[in-house]
Amino acid sequence: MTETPLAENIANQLRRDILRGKLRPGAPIKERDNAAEMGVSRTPMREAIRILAKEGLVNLRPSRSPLVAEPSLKEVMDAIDVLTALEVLSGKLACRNATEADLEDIRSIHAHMARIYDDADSLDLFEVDMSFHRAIARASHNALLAESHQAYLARLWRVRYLTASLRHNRARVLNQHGAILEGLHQRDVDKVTAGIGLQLEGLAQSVTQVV
Amino acid sequence: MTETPLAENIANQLRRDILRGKLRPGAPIKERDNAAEMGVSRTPMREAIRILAKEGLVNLRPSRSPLVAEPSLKEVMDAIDVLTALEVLSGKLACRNATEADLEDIRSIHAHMARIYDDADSLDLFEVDMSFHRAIARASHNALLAESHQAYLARLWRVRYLTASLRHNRARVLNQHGAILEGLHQRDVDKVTAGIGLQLEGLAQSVTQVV
DNA sequence: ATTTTGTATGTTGTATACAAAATTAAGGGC
DNA sequence: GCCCTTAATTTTGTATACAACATACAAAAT
Repeated sequence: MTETPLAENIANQLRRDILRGKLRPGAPIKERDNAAEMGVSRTPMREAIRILAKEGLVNLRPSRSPLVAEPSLKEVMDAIDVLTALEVLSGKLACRNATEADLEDIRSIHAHMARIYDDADSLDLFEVDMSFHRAIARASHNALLAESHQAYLARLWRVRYLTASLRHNRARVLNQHGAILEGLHQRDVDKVTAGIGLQLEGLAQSVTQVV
Repeated sequence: MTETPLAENIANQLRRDILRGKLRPGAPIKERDNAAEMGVSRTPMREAIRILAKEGLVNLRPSRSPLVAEPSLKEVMDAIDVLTALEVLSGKLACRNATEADLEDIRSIHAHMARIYDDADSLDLFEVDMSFHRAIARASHNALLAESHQAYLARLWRVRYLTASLRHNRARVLNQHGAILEGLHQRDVDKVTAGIGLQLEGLAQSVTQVV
């Protein structure tokens, strides 16, 4: 999993540029230009692009410039299906394996989110929401699962970001987080998985409105 | 997803070498040596190694030689958990989305396996078994799911290969394939997911014996 | 006018050269 | 003999140079 640091940094930068919309979906990423712009050579830039390609944020075409991915509605829905399966599994395993420290971690994220939820800008709130879900995946104590889960979260970053600005979703999300947290505390698998399912169903619904 | 052809070829070659045991788990992969051996330069070899790293067959360490992965028992079990979730989802979706052609495809693979199952060598049989499961994932008509599923299958290739030689497993596997196929035909989600669950439980059990 | 082909340009693919880091080996002190 | 320090070697990280391929445009032929 560890990568060479420079390529990793470039990948992080590129990822931000893509997700924040500086690089638009469908736009070509020219190695030389982008490398020059960041003051590095093509080699690490190539590696960075490959990293993002594996994450699904970039599409590679042989001998042609890679393109920023523009997922179709179906692709987004498909990704949500997979993410749901992964997160439900996370929830199940977390009920079994989560330590008290894990729960405390999740709880504090939830508290933080509740504290800022009505006046934070959507980006900040969104970051916190992401970390809540990642914390659950971590609490499964299955590193592979956490990694795959995170990959799908990243893939859905952009649509999630777009839907996060739908203000009426906020209260619902927060309530569901509370229910999930409660379920984890009681080690109640059904409650947790139900909460996760509902939440991602909500995401799917929001997506159809935004796209 | 498309990669530059040379790197892809090298990755395929390397993957075979790893899975067949020519490159032992824990062994370092030196870019220069391996590249020279295959008659290519370091650059595409590096890319190939990165590809395998994303598949989990190779572990990258900054500024040190990459190592052929040697997954612990826990890691294998974790991977099986995730694979199960992905394959169960595949089964569910396949019940809904599989076309008649998809089912025919799966059926013919099953028939082929039944035909060769008592005298084929374990490697051939194993390849067929893999393709059966991949066909189910494809029948879900969720490309991302199929891709992730395949990635986890690849990650488990080696242990699966080792357990495939346990001859007493063969009949059980074949029967379960039959049950899954029947369930798909009847669009019976419970039957399919139960079959898949059983099968992968069996794998988990075999693994504990082999490792 | 349309299609085809040739050429020019730009971009990726591969190889190699150089720099930095890590490993190994050697040497000196205890 | 053992350990620490240090030099030599090996190996990866990065940059750059060159080759192959693709695209765009222009000119010529149908």
